[in-house]
Amino acid sequence: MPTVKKLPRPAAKTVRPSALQAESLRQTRREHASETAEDYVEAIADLAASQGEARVVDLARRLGVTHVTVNRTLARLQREGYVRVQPYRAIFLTDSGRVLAADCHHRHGIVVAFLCSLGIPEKAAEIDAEGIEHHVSPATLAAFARQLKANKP
Amino acid sequence: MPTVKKLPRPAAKTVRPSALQAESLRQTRREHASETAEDYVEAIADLAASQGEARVVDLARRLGVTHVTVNRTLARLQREGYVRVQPYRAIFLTDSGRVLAADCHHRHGIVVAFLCSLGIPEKAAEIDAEGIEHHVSPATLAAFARQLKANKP
DNA sequence: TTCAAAGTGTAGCCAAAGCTACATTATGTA
DNA sequence: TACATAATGTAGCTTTGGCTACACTTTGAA
Repeated sequence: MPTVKKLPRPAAKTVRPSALQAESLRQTRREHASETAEDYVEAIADLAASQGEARVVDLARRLGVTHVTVNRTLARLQREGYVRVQPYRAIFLTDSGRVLAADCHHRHGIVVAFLCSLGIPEKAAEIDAEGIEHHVSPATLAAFARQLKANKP
Repeated sequence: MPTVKKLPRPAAKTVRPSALQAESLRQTRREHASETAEDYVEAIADLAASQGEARVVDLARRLGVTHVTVNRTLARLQREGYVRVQPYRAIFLTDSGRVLAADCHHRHGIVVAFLCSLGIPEKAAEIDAEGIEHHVSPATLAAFARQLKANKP
């Protein structure tokens, strides 16, 4: 066997320290777990506002999945206390569901507006925002808002 | 049964049209599928640069998961043509793996620099970037870069 | 040369989020 | 009222990405 001495981990040379990156990625994974919940409650709130009630088919159309997926996810969201669901009935948000929805709506608006302010076309901004909004920390959201305010007084 | 007439879908009133939002969400889900690949190849490239080679334990530490997860994911990445793996040997990127890694590295740098330019502390910027970078379209990335250039000439 | 520790691999469990296919319930209209 | 259709629900499959527990290789030092 070749005696390729394994250097004893020159930690100093690492560009992004492992611990920090590992933590960032763990954070991202945590966020991902709640992304679905956020997308659902936001869609439910929107539908309730625009149609009076949110039904499974509407949600499925809106979220781009089948009604089966919607159904199973709603069960989880009910377990987690965001929605109230009864067979063959409309879907209602709980208090905490409404809070979460409002939060998301707010965040979404800022992210889209910010991207637009950078000259990105609305449609592209919408698409990007959908992915980005779940990963924007309060500090970054505040920075976006600050920037927006500064740019159009 | 109550005769609650279901309004015939007043599409005009919908704030975000269903079709667009559904497509945005589908896009986000597609991106999510490649996030893991991006994180892995970037970590592998970094490790190869800083330590000379990337090993399973290093990756596990770096990514904040167990070596088991790393192993299974590497098998998938090999199937998809990003890495070359041999039992008990170091992990190597293929050409397309190297391209992807370079891409990600570039994108990551711009996103972090952009967030920092908004006054967000480096550490928070790193964390946010980890989540955001996978959802930034070329147009948005270009906008970030443009902004950066304009701000410090 | 041996052998313990570190690294790597495998088996098998779990949950989330997709899907198709099929069963059941509501609803509006004939 | 009856019934076709739309909406909803259920069974069961897939992939991804976590995990623990245990087995096998490598490696370096005694």
